[in-house]
This record gives sequence, C-alpha cells and structure tokens, in this order.
Amino acid sequence: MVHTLSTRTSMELLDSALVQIFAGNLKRLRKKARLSQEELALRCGLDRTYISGCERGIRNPSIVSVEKIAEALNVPAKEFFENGR
Amino acid sequence: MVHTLSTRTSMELLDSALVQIFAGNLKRLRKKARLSQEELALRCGLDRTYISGCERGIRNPSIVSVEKIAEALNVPAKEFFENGR
DNA sequence: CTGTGACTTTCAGTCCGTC
DNA sequence: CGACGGACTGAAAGTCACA
Repeated sequence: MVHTLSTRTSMELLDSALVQIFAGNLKRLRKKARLSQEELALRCGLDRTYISGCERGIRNPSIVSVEKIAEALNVPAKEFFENGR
Repeated sequence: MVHTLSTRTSMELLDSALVQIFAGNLKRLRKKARLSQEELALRCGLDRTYISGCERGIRNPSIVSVEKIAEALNVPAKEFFENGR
C-alpha cells in the first residue's frame, strides 16, 4: 500500500537504499546501547539534530561521520551497512 | 627514488582510519574487477579524478558516493569497510 | 592511465528554535 | 525525548588542465 508519497514536504527521504539501511541500523544500534540521540551526539561530537536526520534517512553522512558514530557506539563501521540483520 | 618529500603539497591524507581502509579496499576491488579508474568512473557516473582521490585517501566520500561505487563494482558496500580483509 | 592543484557549486553539519 | 524548520558556514561534490 505504500501510497506514492508525493507530497512535497520540505525535507524528504534520500533516494538511496544504502542511506536508508544506515538509518535503520543507526537507530537500532543506538537503542541497543541505551543512548538518547542527544547522548550519542555528545559522544561523537556531532549535532543532536544531525543524528536525528541520519536516523530519519534524510542526511547523507560522510565516511568520517560514520566513523565517529561507529566509535561512539563501539560497533565496527561495516555493521551499519548490513542488510539482512 | 623517493626524493626527500619535504615540499608541503597542499593535499594531504585525511586523518581517518576508516577513510584509509575504504581507499585501500576500493583500489583492491577495482583491480580485482580489472577496471581502470576511468572505466569505473564511467560506470558509476563519477569523475575519474574523484575516484583517484578516493583511492589515495584524500577524499571523504558520502554514503551515496560509496553506494554508487559499490554498485558499479557489484560488491556489497560493507566490503569497503572490512579491515582484516 | 593516473596524480595533482585549483576551482565553483552543492550540501554536510551546526545552532537557534518550536511542537 | 524526538521530529522538524530556518539560516548559516565550512567541507564534499564535481570538473578541468596539465604533469
């Protein structure tokens, strides 16, 4: 039923499967670590609203940002790109 | 003959382990696929010099760029972040 | 075929908020 | 606590000429 989400709301999901996979894994792994977005942001030196955007799949982070997040969560970077999991 | 590299070449390696891991894996996987930087660039719609910069570890690509490269090489994205190989 | 410096445009990433 | 908006700055995207 995936209704064709055509409404042009300001910020939209990025049209990249990998970005969406990353988003889901980030949310899952952050919760697993029992951290709020704010706490995680503090740990990796990124902005609270940026972490939020990453989890919602509307941000396209660089490798350096992925690395910061991975270190803060003590998880190997490649885990954020696992699909089946 | 590695002449005494004292000249301050403005472009330097990015100070990120993950960027360097990505760089090495990209070069290795591209060669494994028997492609030139130019051919790979064409396949993923990126510039030849951009691929070059990625392999040399002086570019910090975003997830979307990683995805384009991974698809062009027919390799899961996570492979680019494997360490031990 | 690839490395490199220089360059402009686009967007990653920050900081202020409100709901 | 998290989704989301607007405005901003610096860094990534993307290109080129030449070694």
